[in-house]
Parts: sequence; structure tokens; C-alpha cells
Amino acid sequence: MKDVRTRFAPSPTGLLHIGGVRTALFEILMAHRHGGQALLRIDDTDRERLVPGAIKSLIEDLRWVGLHFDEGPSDEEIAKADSAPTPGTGIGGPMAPYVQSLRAARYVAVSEDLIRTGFAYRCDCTPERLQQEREEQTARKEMVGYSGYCRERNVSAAAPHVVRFKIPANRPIVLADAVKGEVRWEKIILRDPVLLKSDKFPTYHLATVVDDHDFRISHVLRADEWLSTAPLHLLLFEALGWEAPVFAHLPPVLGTDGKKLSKRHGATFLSSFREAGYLPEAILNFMALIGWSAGEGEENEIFSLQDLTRRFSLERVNNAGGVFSYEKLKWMNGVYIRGLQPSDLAARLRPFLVAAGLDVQDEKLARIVPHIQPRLELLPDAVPLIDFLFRDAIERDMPSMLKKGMEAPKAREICGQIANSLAALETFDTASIEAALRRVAEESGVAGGPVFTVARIAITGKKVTPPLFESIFALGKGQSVLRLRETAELLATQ
RNA sequence: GUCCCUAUCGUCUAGCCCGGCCUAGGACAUCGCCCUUUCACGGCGGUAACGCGGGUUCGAAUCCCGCUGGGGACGCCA
Repeated sequence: MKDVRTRFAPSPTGLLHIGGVRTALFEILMAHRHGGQALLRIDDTDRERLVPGAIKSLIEDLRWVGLHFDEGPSDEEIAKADSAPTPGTGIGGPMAPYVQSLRAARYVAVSEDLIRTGFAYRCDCTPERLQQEREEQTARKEMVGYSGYCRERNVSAAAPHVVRFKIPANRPIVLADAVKGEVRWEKIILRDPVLLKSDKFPTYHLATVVDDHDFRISHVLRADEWLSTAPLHLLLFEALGWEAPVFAHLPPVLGTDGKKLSKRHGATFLSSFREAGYLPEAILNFMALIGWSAGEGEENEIFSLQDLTRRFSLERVNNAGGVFSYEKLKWMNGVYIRGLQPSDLAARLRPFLVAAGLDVQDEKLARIVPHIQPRLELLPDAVPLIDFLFRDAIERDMPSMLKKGMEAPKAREICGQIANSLAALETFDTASIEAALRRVAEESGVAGGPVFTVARIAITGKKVTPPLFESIFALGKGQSVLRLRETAELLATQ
């Protein structure tokens, strides 16, 4: 396959949705698999729904998740298109501009061509008139859509108007979709859709066709919901005398109830996942698996972006929609966390610890990270596990310490003994700490388990913690001894 | 109402195009056991699916038809 070029064309109306992440991923996988380019195009033709700063956040989100486009809007373009731009987010490319509002004149020119060649016409029907038509059609249980009233009226270009495409009657259409296979329409359901709005901006239909042609897009990968408008797009390519790209309609990402994934199902914005402590690598891997699979003989499910790029194929894209499982994503996030270099994990953990109000000390963090690594699914899971390292005062779960026959006086004695033997240690490392604790257990005639529980709660305050000896090592000798003595005093008053 | 897409364990899916190797494989979740100083990780094992009805065929998850279920589209939104 030659000159593969794909595009991701979000509209700057808000934050990047997780479903959009999958589309963007597939665009990139497809292009890069074949040595081509993936472009980012900003579809800002709906002037009413524009959200200031949205272009910037879209690009930042894509960058954070590890999706890097080869061409896209430059800083200058973003500055022109977005009332709240941030320099440094631009991408740039040889076919600028990549923002549709900056190409507005091009769409007007194409729509004029279409009128001239008889494929389109001006229409000045009022919204009220259209509304009325729709109501009547609904009442008659007919297909709703524009009647074609202005088709032969030769509406003047001077007055406010829209430009509509003339849908040919009874014209069968066949789409050779790269994932759905051959899709046929005996007749087209759409009724003379608007190409150019009265504000002279194009609708999606016109803009996407013109741009996919102008940017030499070879493969259009887009969500399933676009399938029903594909005949229109095919007709437009034909009317314009342009070769249509290959279409590939991607199966939808669904919520647990089988409906399109939305806020009701939980977090859907990519930024929410970032804030919840998901790793970009895990998100990408997981999203790839909704709608795509490696195929027969492959039982592994963990794929880096590079693996995915090497293996991706439209043929292996599924037809049916898939439910987004937060549970499985979490598991996969844990897999990726476990695969991180401890220093890397520490760096990713840091902001979450700080956000939780902890006074993070990097040496302690570095000591404990390898031991919490297999215990994390989400980054913030670390907070309750290691907050004892970064607080001066801790709350102690005394009821859990004094369980299963462990009496307060005995616990107090154990705390004292451990404090003494830790204090006496010359080399303070996990091996010597372990030896010391085991010795205390032996001398006090109590099994290791109960002794460790006493120590654990005395030092960390909790019954669920990282491994004890490593925790003590990370905390440090001074603080550990201090906490044991504090606990002994606490127990004296019990 | 019209049109289009779709249908394998609770979930993601392999297998389907090229019928027999499928007593339907893997993963998440779940249950049990092992490991173990807590909690995890890890290991082992279990429960669990071809939507229904007709064909075609010696033989169908795989091919054909119908039904049903689910989703989407029918905007001067994308």
C-alpha cells in the first residue's frame, strides 16, 4: 500500500472523549503501519458550539496519551482559530492550514462549482418552514427530511440562503467498506442535505469531502455512526470528479448497557482518566482491544504502541460494538505499573502524593516504590499505602492490633522490645530489621505473625501496608523507634 | 415510519471468509486452592457462551433464509 494518509478530525467543542482516543489511535496505527502520515484536522465549522481553548486541550490530551500526529495545525493557525490558544501546542505541516475555519473560502468555491454543474442549489426556506414540513411528515409517519421545495426555484445568491445537494432519485449506492464489507443502499434516505450553511461555513459533509480530497487522505477511519451518511459522501466525490478514499467504519464503543459510551457510564473524557491515575500506555493498549484483536494464535493482550503499529490491520477490526470495561482497564493499568522502572513509577506517583497533601521525600519514596509496585492498579492507590512515610503524626488502628488474643500489656512489651532492638542496630537494612523482629518474636514466645501485626500497626498505623521490613527501612530508624515508643505509651493507657 | 450496521462465556474476544482439527481457545471479572508477616503480585484449578427457527450437507459456531434482540442515521451538530 502506498501513500497512506489518514486524518483525525475532532471538533473543538470540548474535551477529548475516550472514544475519540480510539479513533485517533486507529488513524495513527493505520498510517504508520504503512509508512504514511496521520494528520490532525480541526473541524470547527460549527461556530456556535466552539469552546475557547478546546484546540489546545485536544492537542495536549493527544500528546499526553502518546498519540503524535505527523501534520496538524501550527501555533499560528491555532492562534487564529482559538480565542484561548497556548503557544507551543502546534504541529504544523506542508498542507496548512489544517483548521477548517481557515479554509472557509475553499468550501464556498466548491459549493459554487456544484451549483454550476447542477449538483446543488440554493435554498432560502426558513427554519419555520422546515420545522413545519418535518411535523407534517412525522404526522404522516413518513421519512422526515427536506422536500426539495427550492430545487427549481433559482434562489438568488444575494439573499440569505443555504446550499443543498441534490440527492438523485432511486440511485443505488455501493460502498466497499474496509471493515463492514460491501454495503448497499437501494435508495438514499437523506433528502437534499445542506452543504453550505447560511453563515457560509460548510457542514461536515462538504468539509470532510473537500478536505479528504485536498489533503490527499487515502483512508477514512471514522465511527460507525457515519456509515449512514457515507452514500452522500460518495455522491459528492463523484459529483466533484474526485476519487473517493477507502472508508473504514469503526465499531462503536459502548457503555455497560449497550448504548454509546457517555457520562452516565462513568468517566469518558481522557483527562478524567489521567486524573484518576491511569497510564497512557495502558489506555492506548486497552482501547486498541475494543474493536481490534491480534487474531488466531495470539493469547497475549499486552501490546505497546510499537507492537500495535506493527500488527495493525483493518482486516482484523471487528464489526460489532464493544463494551468499555473499566474493570479490565484497571487490571491492565496494574500490568503497566508493574512493568515500569521504579524510578519512573516514583516520578509518576509524585504528583498524586503531593496532591494528597503529603510532604514527599524522594529518598523514602525511592526505597518503598519497588514494594508497592505490585499493589497498585491506579496511581493514587499509593496514597493510603505509603502516606505513613510522609506524615509526622499517624492514626493507629488499635482495635486491629489487639485482636486474636493479643492483649495490650503484651503488645506494649513487644513494642518496647522491638524499639530497643531496632535502636541497637548498627546496620539498618531490611535483613537486619527482619532478624531483629524475628528475634523479638522468639524471645517473647509469640509467633511471628502477631508480632509483625503489632509492629505494623505501631509503625504505619494500618493493618494493610507494604511489606513490614521494607516499610520500616523506608521510614528510617529514628522515626520507626519513635513510633514504637509512642505506641507503647498509648498501650499503657488502654 | 424508512434505511443501514450488528449478534460466541457477565465483559473484551479467537474460531466464521476457505464447513469436520471446537468435547468452542484466551483475557478481565468471579469462585476455590497454593505461596505468604498484612495486602497485593504470582502459580494451579473451577463456574460460564455459539440469540431463536428453518434449510443446505454425511457433518454447521462456521454457508443460505426468516425472526428476534441491540445499535446508529434520517439537523443550517459533528
